[in-house]
Amino acid sequence: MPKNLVIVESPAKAKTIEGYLGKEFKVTSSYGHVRDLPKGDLAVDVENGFLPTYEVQADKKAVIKELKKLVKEAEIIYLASDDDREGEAISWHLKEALDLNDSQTRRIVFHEITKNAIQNALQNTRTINLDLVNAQQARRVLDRLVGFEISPILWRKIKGGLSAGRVQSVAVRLVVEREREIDSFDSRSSFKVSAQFNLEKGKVLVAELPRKFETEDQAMAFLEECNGADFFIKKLETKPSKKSPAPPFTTSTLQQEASRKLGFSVSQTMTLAQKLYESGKITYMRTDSLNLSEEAVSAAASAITSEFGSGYSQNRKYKTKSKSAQEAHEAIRPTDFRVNSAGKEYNENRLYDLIWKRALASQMGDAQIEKTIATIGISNSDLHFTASGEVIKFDGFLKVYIESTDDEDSEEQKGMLPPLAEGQVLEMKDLTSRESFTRSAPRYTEASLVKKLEEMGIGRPSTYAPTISTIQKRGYISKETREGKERNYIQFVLANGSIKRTTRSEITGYEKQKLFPTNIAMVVNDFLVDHFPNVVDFSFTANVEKEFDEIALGEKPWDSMIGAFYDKFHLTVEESKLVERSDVNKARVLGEDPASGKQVYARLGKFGPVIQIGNSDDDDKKFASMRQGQFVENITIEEALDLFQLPRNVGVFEEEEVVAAIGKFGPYVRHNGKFYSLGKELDPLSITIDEATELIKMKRTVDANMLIKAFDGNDEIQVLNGRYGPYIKAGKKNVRIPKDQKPEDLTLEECVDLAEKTPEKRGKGKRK
DNA sequence: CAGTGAGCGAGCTTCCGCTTGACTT
Repeated sequence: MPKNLVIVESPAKAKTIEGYLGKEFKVTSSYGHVRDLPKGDLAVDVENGFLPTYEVQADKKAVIKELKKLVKEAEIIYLASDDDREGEAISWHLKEALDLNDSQTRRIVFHEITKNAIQNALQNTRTINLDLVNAQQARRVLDRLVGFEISPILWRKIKGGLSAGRVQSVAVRLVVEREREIDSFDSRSSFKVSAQFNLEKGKVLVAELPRKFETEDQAMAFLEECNGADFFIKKLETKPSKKSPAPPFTTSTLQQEASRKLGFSVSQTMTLAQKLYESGKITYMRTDSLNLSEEAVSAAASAITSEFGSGYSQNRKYKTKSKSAQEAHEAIRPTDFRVNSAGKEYNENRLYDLIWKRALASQMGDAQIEKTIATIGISNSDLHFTASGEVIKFDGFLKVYIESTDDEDSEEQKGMLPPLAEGQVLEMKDLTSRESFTRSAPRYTEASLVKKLEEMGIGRPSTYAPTISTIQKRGYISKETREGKERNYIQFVLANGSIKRTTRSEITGYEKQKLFPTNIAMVVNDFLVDHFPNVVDFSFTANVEKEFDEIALGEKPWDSMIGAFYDKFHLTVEESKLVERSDVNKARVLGEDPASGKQVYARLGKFGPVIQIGNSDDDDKKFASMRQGQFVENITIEEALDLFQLPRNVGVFEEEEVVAAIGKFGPYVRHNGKFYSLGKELDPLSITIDEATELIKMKRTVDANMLIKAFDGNDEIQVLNGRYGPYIKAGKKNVRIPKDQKPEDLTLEECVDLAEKTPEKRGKGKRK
């Protein structure tokens, strides 16, 4: 019977550590926190030193029961939760919940799961640091007070079920402010010039003018200057440069790279990483640390040496720049560098590959690069073109890994320049001046929002993914892909002694999986910024973190820190309760409806953003829901009035009305109770009855192709070919055909029978 | 894939940070 019990936070970790220790040790886990403030109640006594009431969470009752049993059998209990604020609190809660006394309890910490580190930790036990525990209690109580005092105000003033908090409200604010920045962005155009010169053997040298022209006239004037000018290599320089590898992954950088390179959402990345961790392929995936254990560094070195040769190995240590990092774990790395595949699950493997490459590259040499820049003079202008190229002299870490960037303008890989000589005269092939436009800051992706939050020290590795999903669940933010719009640009081409001006078009503003705020988010954000500027201030977290640090050092009592915050905070809570609902969600007057002479309003209604024609006391007032992507704060009266043209009676086909409208899934026409989606080329506002009729007929033939079998006298039941194979359509029910039945042989009776045996769709069960 | 939008009022919602499965299709 082992006489030592070690309790860590994660079961996967427990399993590994148990392998390192002898028979005298039993290693088990607490599955994270075991006690917390109860869910349904503030549970903080604000009158009494902010005394919190904790309870064992419902899902941890069994864990505590099991732990109690193990404690009884053990002599010494090692509390081995993480070495950070939350970990210290977990140890303390465990000690309280398990009724441990000081003589049987030891606190141990380690920052990597290696045999050495664990054995070392067991030699260096200490007691629980209550100052650190108190810093955690301050953090916990502050978050509870902020969340549970502000959220109910939102329920009353705006809408039920809404929420506010130190982290999520800042995340929403960032997205709202970015959207407004984009809306008010004034795009300027300018003209850049590029040139092509003919070289020997049909080769072409591409060069760019380093400056841009602000106007069309200036660009034109420059091209005219160049017409007939002589071009020559004025200067040829080569410069050595180098590139260094990126550090190994933390949670947030993993989320960013997996998003850019693999297209994963942050929660998808975390689910896959969890699986890799549980199967022992990678180290812990919720970390802010860049450190690698000594064992890992030397394992990487030998893997690199055996794979690429010793010249590629370079021992590196990385230091985090983040002030908020707690570094309780290692960076994310493979547990065994010799393993370069994680098994057969496709996406797990892709993520593992990314982690493996990044960690390995972080211990490899710099890439040595030689840059060549050719400066090209123009006989009758002071300006000059430049052409640049790169030669990789030594690839170093580039052999395995190239980091991607968020920057959409990032330069593509440069090739080598062809052989050139100073003084060489160049023959101009053509010059192109193309209008380009300045771009606003981009909308956030899930991963770039995480990056921003991390930079501001807001949130923790374990909460990035849940925060992103919370703000979507609350209806503040939606992740959408939106089509771009066509935009014209001007282009001049100088070739063969003459300049041609053309107007061309390009698609701009295409957004893939980007975060858009909703109207609710804007109203909530403005309310919070107005009434709780302190809490949604971008540096609020950083400021309170400083105070938590002082508490952790024993320099400040936690209840007085919370007291000082709460006194002011609670006053603003009380003040904000006095604000009228109608002041929070103001209707915007767009103007007058030319048809009726009534006022047109935009506001957030009971069912979402709405346009209203006529005052509230008008019995004939009309409403129309706003469409996706339209905002109360900037919709124009033209756009608003357009909404009233739908639904629109298009005409009559087969004695039934054809109606055009825009639904949840886009524009459609409805006929005889059926919906027909409109293609991009058809507009519900202008579609004619002929076009609609054609569409209906066409969709019917598509349906006819899917039809396997129909029954005379019962048009409720059909056998069809679906996306997932043949199925029976019985009214609104779709029924799978059993494998042993041939769909074309089914009788009506068999179909009815199968349909009746199939239970009603239960839909998505509500989760607790 | 509708059009809806009054007012009353009961009873619900909510935070952040640690952990895994339990749910669906």
